Amino acid sequence: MSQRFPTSERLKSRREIGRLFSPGTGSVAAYPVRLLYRWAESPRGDQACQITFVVPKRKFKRAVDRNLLKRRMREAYRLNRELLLPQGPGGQVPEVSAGARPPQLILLLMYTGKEALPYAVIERKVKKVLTQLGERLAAGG
RNA sequence: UUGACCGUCCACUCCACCGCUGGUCCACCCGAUCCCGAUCGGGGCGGGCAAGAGGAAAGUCCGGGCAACACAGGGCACCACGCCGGCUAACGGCCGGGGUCCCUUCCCCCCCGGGAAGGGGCACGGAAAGUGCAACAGAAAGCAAACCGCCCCGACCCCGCCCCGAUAGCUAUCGGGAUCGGAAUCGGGGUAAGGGUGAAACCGUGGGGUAAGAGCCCACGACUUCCCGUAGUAAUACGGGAUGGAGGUAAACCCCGUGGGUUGAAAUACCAAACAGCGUUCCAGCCUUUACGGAGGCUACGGCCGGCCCGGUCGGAUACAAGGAACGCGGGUAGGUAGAUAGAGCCGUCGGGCAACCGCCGGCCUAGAUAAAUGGUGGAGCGCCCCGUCGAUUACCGUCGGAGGGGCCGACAGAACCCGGCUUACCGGAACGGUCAACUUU
RNA sequence: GCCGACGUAGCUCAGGGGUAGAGCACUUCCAUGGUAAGGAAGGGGUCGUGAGUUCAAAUCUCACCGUUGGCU
Repeated sequence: MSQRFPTSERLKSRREIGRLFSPGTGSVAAYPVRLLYRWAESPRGDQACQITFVVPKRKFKRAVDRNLLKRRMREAYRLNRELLLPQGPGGQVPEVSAGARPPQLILLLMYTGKEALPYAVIERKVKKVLTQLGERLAAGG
């Protein structure tokens, strides 16, 4: 599948991001990352999935460090999306019945570690998290 | 030549693949308009092209632009700034000059004191407008006062000297007297030299003067304020004259001068789904008749009976009512657009200026994101650190050089409306210019 | 992005130019058969860091560092 990662697959609504931090959100964690997921309330675009990346300012005070970690997480997601979306980002999320409006999955990938880890470690953990979420959705979660 | 400092420039480099952001060109899809292939618009996707973080993007400490609101003028209050001149859009910034303090070196033989050169610091208006403050120590902390001391006067008493008288033999003792000298105590006064505290004690040295002393007077020197002259745009410096005796603190209140309206892009302007609200219109058609306003009928349809259908009944293009659709309205949410990237812009030649900087001409377009774009992987090189090894040198430590291995080694750090500064962080490198020092050669 | 506030003993806070304090906590002693309460004594401080003003700075000024609050 394509390894492109256009802006339309990024989660940009402040409202949806805020909802991700309220009750009812599922999460999968593998240190040093944690993946929050939820169904979108008002989907934007026709992508099956939108994602955003978060690094807390409390743990990384320099903007350079936060940018670097977000880039590493974003790169890991870009290269390993098919673990979660085997049919590609434009298709349907598996095991979801087709309604009038297909539901949209919104994701938030948070960096919970205290130190900046190299890309290889982050990619391994992101793979793990995406695999777990894919299994959970396939089981009807 | 070497070293130190300052200014200027750079901010690991290259290749391949996969990606990101805005722009532009091409192709396809979608929508609108004219109308049957064109125009316009926006979006998606694919491809091509060139571009894509900083010197501090940081802290948000100053100054502006820009925007909204407020505003007749003036004053008070509050805040900021403060040697002089210049630069600038402006500044608390920069440049040049002055003053002052500190450091280094040298000189006046040494000390003291002073001078010269170089470097560095300075929120450097006013303490002679007023109010306040100064712990402890000290006599006293601010304009005069007086603890010790010094000096004068008085009282009291003692001693010495002197005189007289008495007693014992001139000497000695006792009594009396009083000028003088001395000592202690008390009282009154003068003094500000000395004490010795303190961060700080009323100009320093010498002389005169005096009861003792004192800028009380004089000489020299230092200083304050004012005036004059010379140099300078000025701050100021030098010289002369007058004036005096005046401590510190204004990053204490304050006085003087200058400046400041307030709030900040989350400012502001525009477009505008959905839901809800309000308003208007419509919710068929057909037949007959007509004075063209209507009237009657059929049907669609609706209400009621009924679990539902059939059926019955009522109403019938209008209705008790409810709903729907279209259009419009205001507010303006989600969202979007502008603000927002061509500017106090950058580069270069020349010219002006000691410089900051300015001017002419020529050339260039150089990030515009919005949960927020520069990343990932692989390879090569460069630099740094560590490891052991080989060689050169050396008495050793070590230094230099070669090949090799290993480094979650590659400074500080990420634009968020834009500029000018300041401050703070920082591995290093390039070559040029300047200043200073040392050495060598001529 | 913008605008404020705060930093003093282990904790909570006073002190706003003149020898760093209070309450709680801690240590020792008294008292009790013992503990708590009570009483007495004591220890404990780079006053966030660095400069500057001043004779003198926790205090005034400036610059940094950290914590925290507000504005959509």
